[in-house]
Amino acid sequence: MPSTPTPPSPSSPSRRKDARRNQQTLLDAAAAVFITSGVEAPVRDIAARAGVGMGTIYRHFPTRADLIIAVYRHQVDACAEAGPALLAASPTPYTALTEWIDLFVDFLVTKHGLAAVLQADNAGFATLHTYFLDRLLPVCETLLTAAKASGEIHLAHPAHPGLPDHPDLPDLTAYALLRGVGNLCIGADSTPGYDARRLVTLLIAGLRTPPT
Amino acid sequence: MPSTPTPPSPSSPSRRKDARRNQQTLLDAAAAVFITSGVEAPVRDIAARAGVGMGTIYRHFPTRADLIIAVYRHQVDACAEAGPALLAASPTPYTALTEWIDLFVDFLVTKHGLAAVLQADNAGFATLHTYFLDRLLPVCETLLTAAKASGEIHLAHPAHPGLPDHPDLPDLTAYALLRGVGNLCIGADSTPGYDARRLVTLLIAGLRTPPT
Amino acid sequence: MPSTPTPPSPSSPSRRKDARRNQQTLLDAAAAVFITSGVEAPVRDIAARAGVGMGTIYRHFPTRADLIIAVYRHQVDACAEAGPALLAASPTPYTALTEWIDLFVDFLVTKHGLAAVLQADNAGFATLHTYFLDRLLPVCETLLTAAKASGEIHLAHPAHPGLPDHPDLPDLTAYALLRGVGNLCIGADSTPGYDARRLVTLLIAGLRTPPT
Amino acid sequence: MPSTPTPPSPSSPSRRKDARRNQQTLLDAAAAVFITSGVEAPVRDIAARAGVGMGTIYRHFPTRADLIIAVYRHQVDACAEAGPALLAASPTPYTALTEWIDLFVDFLVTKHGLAAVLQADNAGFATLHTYFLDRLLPVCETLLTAAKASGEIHLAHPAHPGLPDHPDLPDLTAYALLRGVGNLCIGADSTPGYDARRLVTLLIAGLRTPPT
DNA sequence: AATGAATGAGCATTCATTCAT
DNA sequence: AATGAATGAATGCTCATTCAT
Repeated sequence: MPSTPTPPSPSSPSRRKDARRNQQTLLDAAAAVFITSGVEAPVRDIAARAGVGMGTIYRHFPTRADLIIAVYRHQVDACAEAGPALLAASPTPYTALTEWIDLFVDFLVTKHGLAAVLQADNAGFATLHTYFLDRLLPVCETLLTAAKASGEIHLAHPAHPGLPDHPDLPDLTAYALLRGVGNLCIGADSTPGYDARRLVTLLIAGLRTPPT
Repeated sequence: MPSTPTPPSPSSPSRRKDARRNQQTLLDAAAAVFITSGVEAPVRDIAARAGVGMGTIYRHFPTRADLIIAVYRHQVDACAEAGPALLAASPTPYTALTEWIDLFVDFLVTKHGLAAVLQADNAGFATLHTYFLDRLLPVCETLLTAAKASGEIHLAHPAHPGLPDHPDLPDLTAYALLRGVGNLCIGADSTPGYDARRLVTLLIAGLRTPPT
Repeated sequence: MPSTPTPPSPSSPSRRKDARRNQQTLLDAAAAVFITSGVEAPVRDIAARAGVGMGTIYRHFPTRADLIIAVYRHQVDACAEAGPALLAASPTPYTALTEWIDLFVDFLVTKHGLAAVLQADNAGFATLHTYFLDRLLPVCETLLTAAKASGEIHLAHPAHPGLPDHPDLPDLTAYALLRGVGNLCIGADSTPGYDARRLVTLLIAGLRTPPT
Repeated sequence: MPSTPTPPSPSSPSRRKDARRNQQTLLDAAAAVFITSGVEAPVRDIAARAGVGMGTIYRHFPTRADLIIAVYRHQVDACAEAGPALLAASPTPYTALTEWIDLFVDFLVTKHGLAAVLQADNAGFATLHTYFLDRLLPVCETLLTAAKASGEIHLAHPAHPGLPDHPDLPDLTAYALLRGVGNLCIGADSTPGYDARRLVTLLIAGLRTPPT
């Protein structure tokens, strides 16, 4: 059921200039409301904030996921594009990985409730989920592979290093890692005393230890 | 609206034995429904399953959090008590820590939706949150301290190891660690391809690496 | 998805007397609103008229169809039960059929919009549709069969009597007849100059003519 | 809100030939959508199908009824004109009546949802209603009168033939008959097991029976 | 003239929570 | 003490219709 209408791009040269302006108003309002009330804020609230009718939101963004994507698209894209750049510029692949994950955390931690919604199995957010994966999974995979190739990290850690039976476990997938990092970011902005970034660092550091 | 009535304890020697039985029926029903529909299942469903009215549930457990706590109290307690035991029995504090965390993960992963609700900033779950922390935080602290004392782990990892300014960062708190582990468990039962335990292992492994 | 809760019967001796009274209030209000605004009136209106919350209606009648059925059950039942009685009391089966159909028309014509909704393929009214058919179809079949057996009517009329090829057409079904009568009643109460009953009489009279 | 602008006639020699073409495009699109989604299809769908804006439709056809009329005008006219022709060509007036009714049924049955909308007391369709009546009522009247004059049918059937008081009932009006036939056609295309034409035949056959 | 963006009333539906019985 | 009926706020979503561009 997702987005039959044209995928709205605030920068696309649509015919009406007021529509473009409106589009932007919408994105701004949504961004603001997302910060206050999280990405699950009622459509009505966003519409009110933007000073438009609800229908307008539905017109531009048939699904809540579409709206969220539109709001954060630039930042997700920037994050995705930073991957190769970091790989090229960093002294080692592992450093690049570290810094890229840090970028990802930066992004998630500042978006109230986004991390939480990314892991929800809620069908309505399927598009959002897909978008994130489509953009970031390949990047993460590349970095992971490079870091593994350079010998800096290991991806075959068993879940129970102590147990006797823990041989050839398949490599940790980029998906699992991204998901883990995402999970670690849940509630990061609203939980005093919880530093998601630090834990993520630890998680990545864990990749350095040789499999037991 | 926080629980004014006496926190109900199914094991307390209350006056009437049929009341205790009723209480137990409630807990059994709730446990069953939690498995099926998660801990956020409608009150009505739980009441129906128990064969009682909703009012009865509210009488015994004014808050959903109270109910959840009651349902899992034994297991949380067991987990808490396992801490010192493991510390005494394990070859090294780090091993104890590892195993204890594993116990915690075991617990969370098998409780549909519990991990998700633990991190929710939802006010209604404050009691639940508090209970977990009250019971598990001291244990985790002990294990962490012991493992640090034995020199097996480091707790002063900076969030940004690469950056020049990362000296005397305060030790990672038990709270942050517990929260992180909890977060990693979110969606573990409903997300194919996501192995929470493995990531937790990695996280703990990260503690072994010396601070950069 | 229809009616998981107990099929509400206003006369059933449910525990609470106020609930029974309320149930009746609901039925009265619904009946009144149905007359004014038709059976598709907004749930809110009915609730307002009854002086209760909308939830109360949903509790008693999960589906609009359930409500309609409850409102008219007695009358439908009466109509169904009249069939055999008429057959026994009338001089000939055809007379019985005529009178029974008349009863059916009586019923439909006085229920604003009911006839229209009966033919709607709207999924939400499936229960209603089924209820009518379950109750009335057998009765109609009996009467039809009896009248055919008595030689008073013919059920094998072709649609196009003039056309050369119109031999052994299957008998007109009770379903088709009931549906036709129902259709004829659509708008009967709101269309001045339209006398549904008279047309129904004509339709039934048509059964008397021998197949061409 | 009834159509203030000139009732658009696609065949009128309007100034610009492209405007006429546009008009036709609209009608074609509407016809197509009516078949798919019925005559109550969303305006937007029709506009989309025609490749024009919704405003254009509203400009040409202020009311949905206007659009429907325009779409089916030719066919309604053809039906109306067939009346006298049949009367002239058929062996008897009754035959003509039968065949004409058949034409009318043909028309309605193939127009998804049109029959249903014709009887709706919905104010918005008043124009449509009027148009049908204006065109077809005189024709029907002529046929009815002729068939009555020829002695083939009777129009003074009482609604309750059995009752003792059923003498000088006014003749059945052409309006009532047309309405009845229209009603019988409701749902004809979407109801398996319901043969509208057969019932209409029966209804007309009923006119042959002498008044009781 | 055409466009299609914006509007917002209107409706269904769910559930936590209260409280009369 | 238990029951479960009642409440109604909250929210999503659809379209007919208007009107600025």
